[in-house]
Amino acid sequence: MKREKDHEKENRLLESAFKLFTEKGIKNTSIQGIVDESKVAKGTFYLYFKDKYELRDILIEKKSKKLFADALNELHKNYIQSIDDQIIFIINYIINILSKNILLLKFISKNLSWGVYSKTVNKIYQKNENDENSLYNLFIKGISEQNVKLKNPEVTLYMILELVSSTCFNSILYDEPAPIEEYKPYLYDAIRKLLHE
Amino acid sequence: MKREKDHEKENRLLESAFKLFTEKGIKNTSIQGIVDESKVAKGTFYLYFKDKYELRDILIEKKSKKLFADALNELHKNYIQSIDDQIIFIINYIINILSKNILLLKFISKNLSWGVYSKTVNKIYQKNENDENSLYNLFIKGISEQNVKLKNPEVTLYMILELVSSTCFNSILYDEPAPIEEYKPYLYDAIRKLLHE
DNA sequence: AAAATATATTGACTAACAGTCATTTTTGAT
DNA sequence: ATCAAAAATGACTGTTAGTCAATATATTTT
Repeated sequence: MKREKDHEKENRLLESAFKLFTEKGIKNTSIQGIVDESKVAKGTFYLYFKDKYELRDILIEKKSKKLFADALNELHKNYIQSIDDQIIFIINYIINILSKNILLLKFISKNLSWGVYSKTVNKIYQKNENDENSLYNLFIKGISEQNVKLKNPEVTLYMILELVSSTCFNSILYDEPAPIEEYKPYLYDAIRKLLHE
Repeated sequence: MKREKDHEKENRLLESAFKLFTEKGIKNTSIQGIVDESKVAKGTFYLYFKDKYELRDILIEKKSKKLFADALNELHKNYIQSIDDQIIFIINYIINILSKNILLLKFISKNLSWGVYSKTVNKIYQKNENDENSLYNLFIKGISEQNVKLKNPEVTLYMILELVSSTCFNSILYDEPAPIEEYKPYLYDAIRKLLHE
């Protein structure tokens, strides 16, 4: 039987690229630079990626997925009753991680376009996967089980996620519309408003 | 006296670039291609723009500003009393324009990153300019004059704008979270919730 | 365990491109 | 008409992306 592929070179390329992208930006990072850092040949790059931009998108997806997976994992260690509080717990967790990892935050916010973002969100959400514990199922189940009455829970959830991601980046990086610790209560307030008629 | 600079070549470069960007994407558009289309020399490009990406950002800002200016202009032709309805009027106007101009919408959504976006929003907003009729002043004045009581109107306004832009693009282009006409009532509902305690 | 086949990796090569700058053209003031 | 400042030019150079024939490694067959 064929040995399981270990993606060793592919992973080295991903991590070298992340290092260079965060250090000097995507525009100033050449593919030659990435393969040198990874100690592989130029041609190997093109076995795994179409170009620099596909690699960028894969990196953003990978790093974002990990953020949400960690948050979800942490949520399950705590017993939190209401769906409002569960959602806020996850958002709060991610804000704290990103605040401590500005390089990652800058990388995502500088390079993520809306086109790629919507695909990424769907993958994080895992809307169409039958994992009971996907972010999507957790929230939709929570909303339907609890005394939350919404005309369209799915749309509400979507709006909350979008509101959070588009405002928190600026709040952490540029203190707009307010420094993150000051902004948090307004944000959590808004989330509660959206979750109730 | 020196004749007013007419920016003729600069404008030709901007419009040629927009044409090529929307036709074949930024990655497949070369600077040589842009200057050929504009009938100017290569060097001229660098008199006006640092590189392809600065040109892209200027284009996005210009096109977005025009959208909001048109919307504001249209708003003033109507008498609309409440601030809720004014905000919804403007958003509705912009959604309608973008729905009819998918090329422009795709260009903005594919190429606008959060980093650039926050700067663009501030310029559209005109937060720090003393134009009575800037979007910012219109809303802040409206909110304070009417019976809208908000802990922090500025933050609320910011959240509304971010919520709208991040969700409408996907709704128009990909029917996510719902086709735009179906999504509109949920969005306007959310805006009203955010505007009231 | 040697040969045969399939798969992964290499890096020298080419065509395309970004960005520069010495030269030329245009403009507007005198 | 003369001149100086500003705008525009495009040939040139160094860099880079992406290709592909050649080579190395792994797997299967005999």
